[in-house]
Amino acid sequence: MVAQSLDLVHQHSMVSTRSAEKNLESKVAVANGGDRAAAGRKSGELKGSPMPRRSSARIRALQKAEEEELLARKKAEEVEEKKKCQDEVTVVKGKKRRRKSGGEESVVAEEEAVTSPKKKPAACRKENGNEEPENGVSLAACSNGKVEENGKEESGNVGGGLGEKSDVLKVKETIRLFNKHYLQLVQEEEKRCGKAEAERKAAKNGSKKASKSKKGVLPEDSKNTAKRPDLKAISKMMQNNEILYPVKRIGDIPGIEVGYQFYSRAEMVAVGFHSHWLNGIDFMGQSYAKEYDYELPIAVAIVLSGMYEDDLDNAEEVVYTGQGGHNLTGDKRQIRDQKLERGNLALKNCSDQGLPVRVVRGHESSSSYTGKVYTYDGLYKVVHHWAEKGLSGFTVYKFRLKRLEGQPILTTNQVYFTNGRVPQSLTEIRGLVCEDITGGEEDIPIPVTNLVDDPPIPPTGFKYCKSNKVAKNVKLPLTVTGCKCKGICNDPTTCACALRNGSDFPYVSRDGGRLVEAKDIVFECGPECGCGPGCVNRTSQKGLRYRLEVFKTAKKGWAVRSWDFIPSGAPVCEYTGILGRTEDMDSVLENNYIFEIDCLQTIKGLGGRERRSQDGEVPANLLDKYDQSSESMPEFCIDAGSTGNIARFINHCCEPNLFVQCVLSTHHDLRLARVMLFAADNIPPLQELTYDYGYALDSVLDSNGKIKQMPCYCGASDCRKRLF
DNA sequence: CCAGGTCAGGTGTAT
DNA sequence: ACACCTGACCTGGGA
Repeated sequence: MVAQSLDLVHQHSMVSTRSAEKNLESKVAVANGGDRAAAGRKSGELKGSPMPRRSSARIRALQKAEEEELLARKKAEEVEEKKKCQDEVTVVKGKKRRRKSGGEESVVAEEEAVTSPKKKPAACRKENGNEEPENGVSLAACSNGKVEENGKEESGNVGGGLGEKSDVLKVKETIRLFNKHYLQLVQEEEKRCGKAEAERKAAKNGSKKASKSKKGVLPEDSKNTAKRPDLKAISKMMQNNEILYPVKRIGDIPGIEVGYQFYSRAEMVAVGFHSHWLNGIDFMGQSYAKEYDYELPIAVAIVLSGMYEDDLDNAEEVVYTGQGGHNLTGDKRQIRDQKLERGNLALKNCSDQGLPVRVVRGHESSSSYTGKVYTYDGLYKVVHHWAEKGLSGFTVYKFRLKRLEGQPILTTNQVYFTNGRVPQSLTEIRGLVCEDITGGEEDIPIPVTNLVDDPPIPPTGFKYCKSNKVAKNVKLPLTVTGCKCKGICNDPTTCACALRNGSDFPYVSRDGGRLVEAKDIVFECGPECGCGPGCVNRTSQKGLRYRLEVFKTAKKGWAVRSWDFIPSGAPVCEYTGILGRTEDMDSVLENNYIFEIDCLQTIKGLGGRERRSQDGEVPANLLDKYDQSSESMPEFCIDAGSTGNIARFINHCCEPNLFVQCVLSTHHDLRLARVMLFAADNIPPLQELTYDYGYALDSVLDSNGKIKQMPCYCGASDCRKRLF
């Protein structure tokens, strides 16, 4: 019990004394108990205190984050929102809330119409947060986190005032939007290619085996390969007016701090940081003559990617080769003289007029889905320029750039981006206290490190279990019949499982399966399906894919990070434990590892989460079989207190990089859906993995009906300061 | 198997 | 009309 309560502490990111926390916890548990008693009496009518438990409220917070984002986007005046906070609190307590997805949802106009009456939480959060005193703390925590020991939070959000936070969030949202378009376009391409394949098969009628090898069919269809979904995604964003900063700017871009890492050139375009996905030099042409008095063109941003043979990079000082005369192929050769025009002229003008240029460095890196990372290294000034004969004997223009002073220090890490300090073997791991906490259950071992405690101790008091254990009084529904596909499912028009998902597979095959966007519910193929284990529609069933590590933090107890890059939409892990009845769980005081399966409530719009997909996505007959009582609150939950997997170590964060997704595969009972955690963003190695526990502020009441509060120390730049 | 080669791809800018 | 050079696939040489 003692060990367990120690474990508990980390889960809620608490910093104060343990005994205090423990007290708090028990009170909360009591509140839960009271609530449950009410429900147990014969629920349906939802009396007693409103639902304090974790999962039911989980995504509310995300919703708030998104709404805040929306708000910030539409209006700058957040301050006046404060007053409305009270109303929101009432709304929350009245338990009728809408949820926003784990971040995959776009911030589109129509969304606003739906949620606009409830845009207050943004301000609500601020007010409740009591910024002044706590902000300092969180900043400190934040920079601590940035020192990589705790896994860094987000390269771009180091310190900063209020306005800056929302800028960081804007950037984050824009990148998420980009990723969403990207995955949707990947899906389109995969579909198209699959169709082309099928047609070719049909054309060849009998000879199936021939079509299996790509070579045999290539000459016919050049469209066999996917076409730059990244470029398509930014085109789409331009059409939709979703580029964050569509007008070029001189100097820093709000929300992009020095050290910020882009994972592709297209991401820079999406943000408006660099408006070409191809050009090295982004400059303002004559069209900017009305706004600026400078001699145009002027350069605003350049990308150093080692493409030019004559480049020289000494970190603080760079010699950049102008554009032109390049043979445009992979061998990086100059084949012509460069001229003082376009980008070259723009850099010269910057030099003459003393204007700063944003510098981005491209690096080879395994920590990116493209194998490349682009780091913003700050503002530089062009101190000198000249023309000379380059290595290949042609005239090249050279620009000596010097980094402006007063900017964050360039670390070697940023200049020569490597995998951080990811250990290559067990012997390299510092503070190792357990080689594999899974005890061999998972395909990939999960080491545990502890550089905080003295002596270092591993986590105790639980048993690792990679899949759910079903409590005695819970009966899993019968296995449903599956699809008739053979081998792998690839035709969404015939695969029964795809049809349940709204006539599409929820996943793309790329990178071993990525969820295109957060959905109310994902139907995967199951044991009765005709397809094999390699089917993309079994993405969440394939076990761990990334090398995870449990590590001890100074303030938040245990935490989890990955040594590998995790692309957005990739499955990270399931949340497992004992699958039991919510009412039984509540009798276990102080158990803080309970995850309610609130999928049904979400879909019905009754719980804390907001709908993710459009109406009609979930087959109506699926919802019919549940009676009123099961709607009012989650009937089942997962208790990872004594038995669980890696997910039980993942901390809460108000600005998380994972989101929760319910998945059905063997049966179709929403109340017993599996709970999966997916990457909401592209996650670089060693960044702590977090998801939003989703308590709504002021939704937790103690036994006297008074609002309970618990501080949050996640350290995110827009932390709500309270877990509930 | 990996390194190097190949080529399509979309926008801004100048002609 | 064209420069811009990335990203992902393809190919061929080495292990």
